Amino acid sequence: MGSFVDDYLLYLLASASHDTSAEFHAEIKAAGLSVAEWRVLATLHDRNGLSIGELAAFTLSQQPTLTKLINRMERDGLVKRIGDDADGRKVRVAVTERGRTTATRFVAAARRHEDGLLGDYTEVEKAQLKRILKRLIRRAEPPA
Amino acid sequence: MGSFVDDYLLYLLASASHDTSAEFHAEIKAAGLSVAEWRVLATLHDRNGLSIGELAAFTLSQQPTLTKLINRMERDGLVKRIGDDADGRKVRVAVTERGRTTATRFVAAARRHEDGLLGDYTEVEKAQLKRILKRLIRRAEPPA
DNA sequence: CCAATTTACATGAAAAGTCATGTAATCATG
DNA sequence: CATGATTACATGACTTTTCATGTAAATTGG
Repeated sequence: MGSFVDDYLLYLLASASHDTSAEFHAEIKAAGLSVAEWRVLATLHDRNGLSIGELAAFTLSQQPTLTKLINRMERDGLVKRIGDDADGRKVRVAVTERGRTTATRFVAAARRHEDGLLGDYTEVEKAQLKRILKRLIRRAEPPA
Repeated sequence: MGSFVDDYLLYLLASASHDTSAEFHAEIKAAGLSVAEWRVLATLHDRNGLSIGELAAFTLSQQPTLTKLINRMERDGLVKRIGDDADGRKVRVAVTERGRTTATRFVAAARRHEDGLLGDYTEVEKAQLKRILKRLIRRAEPPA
C-alpha cells in the first residue's frame, strides 16, 4: 500500500499547495471572487499594468484563459485594458479603483491567513521553508 | 514592485508545484493522457479499489469531476467500476490490465523525472524537502 | 423497526479552460 | 524599406469542471 504517491515530490507539492490554500480560497469565494481573479488582483497589486502574457505567466495560466478572465473582470469593473504606447500588440491590464480596494483587502487577509498557517513555525523555519521553495522554482522554471 | 506575491507562501507553493510539474505533465500529455487521468492511475497504483470519494480526495478534485473522469477512463478501458459488497452506495474503482500497464509505465517515468529534477540535491536535502512539505500538509489538511 | 437524517455517487445546466487558429503589429534581413 | 518570420492577443469550437440537486443506500434515534 501507498508506496509511490505518498513520497512523490510532485504529489507532495500539489497536495501542500492544495491543502494550504483551501481555507483561504474558501474565504475568497465566499466574498464572490474566484481564485483566478484573486491571483490577477494579487499580481497587479505588486505589478500594476502587466501585459496579458505576463499576467498569464504570473498566474500560472494560459493566455486564452487569461484573456477571457480579463474580459470578465473588466465587465465586473475590477480591471481595465490599456493599450501599450510602445508596442501596439500588447495590452496592459490595470486595476480600477474598485479592483485596487479589493486587492488591498485580500492581500491583508492573505497575510493574516499565512501568519495563522505558520503559527507554529519559528522565523528561522519560515525563512527556510520559503528558501527551499524558491530553490525548487529556480531549478524548475523554464530557462526564462 | 513585487513585494507581496514574491514572498507569499501560497504563491510559492503553487508556483513550485506548477513549475516542477510542467515538464512531466508535458510528457504525459504527449502520450495522450491527461494530468487528471495520470493522477487517478498513480493513486490506484498504490491503492487499487478506492471508492470514488476517496479517489477525489487523493487526486485533489471534487466528486462530480471525478465521477465524470472515471466515466471517460472506463470508456477508454483504463479502469472499471466495482460495486462495494458491504456498502451499496460506494463504487470502487480498479485499474484494468491496460490501466495497470499504463500506470506502471508512468510511475517509472515519474521516478526518473523526480531524480532528474532533484539531481543537484543531496540525500539529506531531498529528505528535508519532503519532510517540510509533509509537515505543511499535516498542518493544513482538513482535520480528517 | 421505522421515520428522519446522512452519506455516496450521478446528473444536468452553466461556467471556465483548452487547443487550434486568426489578425494585427513588430522585427529581422537582404 | 519591403517581405517573410515572429510575437501578442483575440476568438471559436470543443472539453472539462463546477454548482446545485437528484436518487438510492446506510445510519441513527425514538
